[in-house]
Amino acid sequence: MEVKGISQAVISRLPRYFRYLGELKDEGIERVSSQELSDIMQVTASQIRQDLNNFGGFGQQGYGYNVEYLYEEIGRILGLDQEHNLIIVGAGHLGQALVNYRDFERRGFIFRGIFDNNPQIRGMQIHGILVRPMEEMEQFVREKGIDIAVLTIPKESAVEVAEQLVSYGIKGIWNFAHVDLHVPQGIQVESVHLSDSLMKLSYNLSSGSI
Amino acid sequence: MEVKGISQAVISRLPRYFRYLGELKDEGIERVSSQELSDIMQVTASQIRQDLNNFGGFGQQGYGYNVEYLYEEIGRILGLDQEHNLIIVGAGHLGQALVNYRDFERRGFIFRGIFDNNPQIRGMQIHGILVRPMEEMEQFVREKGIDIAVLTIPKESAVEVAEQLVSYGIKGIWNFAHVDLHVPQGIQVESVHLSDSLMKLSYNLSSGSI
DNA sequence: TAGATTGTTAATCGATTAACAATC
DNA sequence: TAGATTGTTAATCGATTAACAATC
Repeated sequence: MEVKGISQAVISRLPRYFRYLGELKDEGIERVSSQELSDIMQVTASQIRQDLNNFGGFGQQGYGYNVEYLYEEIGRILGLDQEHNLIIVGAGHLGQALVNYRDFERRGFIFRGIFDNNPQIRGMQIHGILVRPMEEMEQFVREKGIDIAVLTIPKESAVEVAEQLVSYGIKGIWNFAHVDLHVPQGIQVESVHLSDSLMKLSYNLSSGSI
Repeated sequence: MEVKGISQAVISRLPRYFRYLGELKDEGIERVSSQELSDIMQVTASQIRQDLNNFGGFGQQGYGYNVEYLYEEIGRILGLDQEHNLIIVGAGHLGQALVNYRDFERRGFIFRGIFDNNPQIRGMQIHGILVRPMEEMEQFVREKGIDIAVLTIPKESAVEVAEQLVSYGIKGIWNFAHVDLHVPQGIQVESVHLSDSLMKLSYNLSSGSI
C-alpha cells in the first residue's frame, strides 16, 4: 500500500476524486468510466486513469470503475481509514470554525483539545471541548497521542510553537499562520495561506478582465 | 501592465515573493540578489529571475533587485494597489474569522457587508459591520459596487448563491464551500477547500513516514 | 464473440533549471 | 575596468495527453 514517489500534483487531485466519487455513491450510481468522470470533473480521462494507476489497478476493462470500491480505496490511500488525534492551537474564530466543522470528524480527524493563552476564553468550551492554557500542551500531546496540530495563531508565535509541538512528538502540522514553517525530516506541514489565495484572486481579477 | 498568458504556477508564487520581500523591507534591507532570495526562500535563483521576467525587468545587472521597488511592483501586479469591495456571505465562525483578519484591509480588500439568513445573528455587528438578511444582498451589491463575494456558506446553497451573485454583477468569488463552482467567462473563482488540504496532510502522514 | 474500457507505453507539452551573453 | 548579477536562450526534466494493446 505504501507507494513511493507520487508527485504532489497527483496527491492534490485525490481529494477531488474522492469528493466526486462520494457524490456519485450518494446518488446510488454503481459504476463509472474514466470518460464519464472526465465529463463531470473537467479533467482528461487519461489523467484520471494515469493518476489512479499510480496506486493500483482499480478498474476493469470493458466495465470501468466500481464507484463504491474506488471511493473506499481512495479514502484508504488518503489515510482516512485511520483515526487522527488533533489539537487546535489558537482558539480564535478560525480555530473555532474548524472545531465546529463536522465533516472532519466524519473523516477520522478527531479534535481532542484546544489551547489558547488568552485568559478570557480559557476554561470556555467550544463544541464541547475545553480551552486549555498552553502550559498544559506538552503533557496533553504526549498523553493523548496527538499526531496533528492545527496552528491558528498569529505568525509571530507560530514558528516557536511549531518547534515545541515537534519536540512533543507531533507528526503533522496544519498551518494557518502566514509564515513558512521549517520542520525536521519526517514531520509534515500543510499550510493554508489565506492571503496568498486572496491575492491570487486579485491578480486574476485585474488581468483576467482585459 | 496587462501581461498575457502567465501560468497559474507563476502566479501562485507571487504572493510568496511578496511576503518575503515585505519582510526584507521591514528589516530595512535595500537590495537583494536572486541568489540571496533563493537561499532564503528555498527556490532556485533561476526560477525567481524567470518568474519576475514574465512581468518586466525589475532588476539591474551587477546589483540585483531593489527590495522596496520590487515589493511595490509585485504588489501592483497582484492588484493590491486597487481597492476591492467585498461582502461575506455566511456569518458563521469562518466568515467572522475572515472579517476580523486585519491584514486583508491593509492590502485593499475592504469588507463592506455581511449577509446571513440566520435570524439569530441578523442585526448583529461583526467587526463593526451589520449582518444583513440575504434579501438585501442584490441591492447592496449593485449600489455599493461590490466586486468580490466571500462564500462561507454550506455547499448545499453555494452553487445557487454564486449564480445569484454573478447575476448581481460580482466579478470574483472567494469560495470556501466544499463544492466546485462553475461561473461564466470573465468571472474569477478562487476556492479554498479546507478538507482537501487536510486530506493531503493525512496522505503525507501515512506515506511519508515509511 | 464483439464492444467497451482499462492499464500502460509513447509522444507532446509545459515548467524548471542551467548556462551565458549582456550590462550595470 | 573588473566583478557581479541580471535577462534570456537553450537544455532538461516532469507532467499531461494520446494511442493502443490487453482484457474483461
